[in-house]
This record gives sequence, structure tokens and C-alpha cells, in this order.
Amino acid sequence: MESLSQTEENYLKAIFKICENEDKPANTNAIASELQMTAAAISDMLKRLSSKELVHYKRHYGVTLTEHGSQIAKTLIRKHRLWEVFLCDVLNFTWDEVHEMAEQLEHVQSSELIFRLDRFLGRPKFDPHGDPIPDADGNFEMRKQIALSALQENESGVVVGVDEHSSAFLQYLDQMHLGLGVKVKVLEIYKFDNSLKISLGAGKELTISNKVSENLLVQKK
Amino acid sequence: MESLSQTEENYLKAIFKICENEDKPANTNAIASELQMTAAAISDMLKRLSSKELVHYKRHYGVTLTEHGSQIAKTLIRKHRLWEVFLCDVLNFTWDEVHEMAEQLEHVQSSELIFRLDRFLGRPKFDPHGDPIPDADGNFEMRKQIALSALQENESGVVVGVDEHSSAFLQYLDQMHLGLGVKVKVLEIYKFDNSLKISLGAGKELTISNKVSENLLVQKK
DNA sequence: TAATATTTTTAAGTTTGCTTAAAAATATTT
DNA sequence: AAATATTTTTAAGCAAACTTAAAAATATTA
Repeated sequence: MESLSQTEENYLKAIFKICENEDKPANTNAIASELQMTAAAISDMLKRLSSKELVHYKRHYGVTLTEHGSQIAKTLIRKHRLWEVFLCDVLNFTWDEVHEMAEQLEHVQSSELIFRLDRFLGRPKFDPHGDPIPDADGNFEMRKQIALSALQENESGVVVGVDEHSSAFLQYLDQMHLGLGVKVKVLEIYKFDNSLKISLGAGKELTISNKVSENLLVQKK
Repeated sequence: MESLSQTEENYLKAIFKICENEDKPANTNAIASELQMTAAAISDMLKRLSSKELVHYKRHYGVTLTEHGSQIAKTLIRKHRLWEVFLCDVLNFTWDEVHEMAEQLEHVQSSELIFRLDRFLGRPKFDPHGDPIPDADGNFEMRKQIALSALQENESGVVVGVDEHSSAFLQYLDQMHLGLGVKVKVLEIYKFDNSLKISLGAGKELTISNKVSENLLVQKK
């Protein structure tokens, strides 16, 4: 088992991310956009990944991960999210600061390191953004989560995650005290722009745009 | 300030390491041997590092680090040794297991990360092998340490470091209970091969080869 | 279905960081 | 000092991972 370059690892992650949502092959342009590279570079690399049997690749059709490629991608996600927990819980970074560092830390090669980090952190099941951390076999713990925008008037939920990870969005949520674990209730839906009036735990009320409620994931309560 | 590749960083570290001991320029072959590469590759890279003003390079003469290059090398050493402390103190790895992981972790780019890691670890001054950790400005705390082989009969010292970092040597020291902080006394010097009979704290006696005593650093007591 | 637009691939060229082999510079020995 | 040995550099070439530009395949639209 030759070990992969960081570059190759990043391709596998990108393909995983794209195929995760829609259940069809990833196309070249989508990968190019995800990795901020030209389509030509992607075509180039897909041939190499294919010869290493990390992806199923059919020219002009699209690409999916093989079982092996998928395992590697899931391990990378596991490492990324465990390091994010470390950075937030142990070194007290905020949830909007940790992505770039985790992006580098995830490439450190040592399964024993990840095993011990996981144990040290108390085998967390979710990262600081509420994303599930796959176990050592690559299994994700799934939750019944929906966008806040899907709640009806007078329904309540607990914030368990976000669908957008930009610093700007995360910092906005901090400002509004809309962090993970906060209980929210939809008081009113303004039909013309789908903005919401919601109440937070301590009797506080807040109006948020549809853009925000679409990207806030809650568990119905 | 363009950030350097891991490869370039490794060259700076190698040059620093070579110049650290002997106070003269590092020659091409020494660097090649340190990095396990051909001399041609070194010549090649030295030109590039020189154009970035990280080294003073004079053909057929040798190479030294510029102030800037030296600062980068010291920061890398700081990062490497702090991560080693993390791996041993927090994740309970042994001192012979941590080098390779630290070798990768040291390349993670974030000064805030290192600042916080240092604080979390309690601002340690030495790594698990007793090597000094430079402060954020690159200053090393120097100790009056000598090889155990330099002690006379009936002189005592405390083990504070090692000059050789191979797993084999470190594991041997563990087996003999010759870790950092152990107080040793030279009972007898066998002239024909310079092996030593020494006593450890709890009345235990031990005979060690000259190879061992030359690589064990002690503080005279 | 023919024309047009989009997507993907191929081709050619670049940079980084290595290699081997040969040439050049410096050191050592006789 | 001349001959030999060592060290260092240059030259040519290679693989990885990109780029731009052109060609080819697939999709869309009139």
C-alpha cells in the first residue's frame, strides 16, 4: 500500500464530498470548482487515480470512488474532524478558525496518532460544526436533522449543525448566540421573503433571513 | 513573505543542524547525507534558496543560513519539539516513537497554533529527549551538559539528554532505566575499552559501553 | 436534425525537485 | 609541481502536478 500524496488525498476528498450529496458520479467541472483548478488538471489526475484503483473512471461520463478510495476519503474526514475537536476543545479556538489548520493536520500519517487523539478527546461523535465524525471503520452516525427553514410556525428544534462553513456565517451565528445546542422556536414566517421570527431559550426574539435558516440544521423537538 | 515548501524547510533544518555543531559552512556532501539525496540535488536547491535570500551560498565553498533562514529553521525546531512534548505528555507515546510524527506536524502552518500549543503544554523548555525548545524568538536555553563519558571515577551527574536519537538506543535506555532525570555515579572506568560501571539511584549497578556513555548527556552534580 | 453551446479530453509547455553521468574545481599525495 | 582523488557543479532527463489552448465528445436549442 503505497501512501498517497497530499494532492491525491485532496482529490479523493473532493470527489467524496460531491458524491455524498447527490447520488451520482462527480463530473470534471464540479471537481475543478471544488479544488479551484482547471478541468484539464482534473482529467489528468483522474487517469492516475484510476490506474491506482482509487476511482471508477469512464471518460466523458464521470467518476466515483472505489471502496478503497472511499475508505481513504472517510479516514481523511475522520482525521480532519477529530483535529477540529482538538483545536476547539483543547486549544480553545473558535469554530470559524479551525478549518485551515485541520486541512493540514489531516494529512499527517499515523493511524496510532488518530487512535490516541480520538481516545484523548473522549471519542467525540461530532465536530465543532456538528458534522458527524466517522468511526475507525468509516461509519457515520446519522441524525434526523432538517434545515430550520423547514419548520412550520410554532414548531421548535435544537441547533445541531450548519450547512455552510464560511467564517462570515459562523461569526454571524456567534453574534446572534445561535450556536450548537441552542433551542429555537419559529414564531412567525414572513411569506414574501421567507424570513423568520424565532425565539431563543431565554425569551429573546430574533429575525433571520431565509439564507440563514436554510443553512442552520436543527433536530425537531 | 511567500511560504516555503516542506522540501525547502527540510533543507534549512538540515543546514542548521550541520552548522549548529561545527562552526563553519555546511558542505554539499554533508547536506546530501543528512537528507539522503545526491549532491546534485543539493547544488540545485542551494541556488534556489540563495535567490530567496535564505542562505549565503558561494560555489565550491559551502553554505550558511541567513538571519531569515536561521529564524525559519529555529521555528521549525521549536514546532518539532513542542509537538514531541504533546505526543509524549498528552498522548502518552514513548520517546522513541515520536520523531516521525513530529517531522510531519512541524510543517503545519499557523503561528497561533504553536502559541496555543506551547501555552497548553505549560511552556516546556525541553523536549522528551532533553533537547532545548527555542522560545518564539529562536533563543535556546543552554545548559552545562557533558557526555557521561567525560566524568571521572566517583563523579556523579543527572541524565538530561541524549546525543543519539535512534529508537534502538532510546529503547535500550528504557530497558536499563536510564531515562531523563536519573542520577548516575561513575564507579569504575575500564581503560581498555572505556566501558563504565555506574550506579543508579536505588543502589543498582550497571555496566555500559563507551558508545552508550558518549551519547548520554549529564549535568555534573 | 442541424446549429450552437457546454463539457471534457488531449496536447504542449511550465515548475519543482529529484536522478545519473560527465565536467570542473579543489584537495591530497607522491 | 604533477598526478591522483575527492568534492562540487553542470547538463540532460524524468515524474508529479499544474497551466493554456485546441480538439473532441456530449447536450441543448432553434
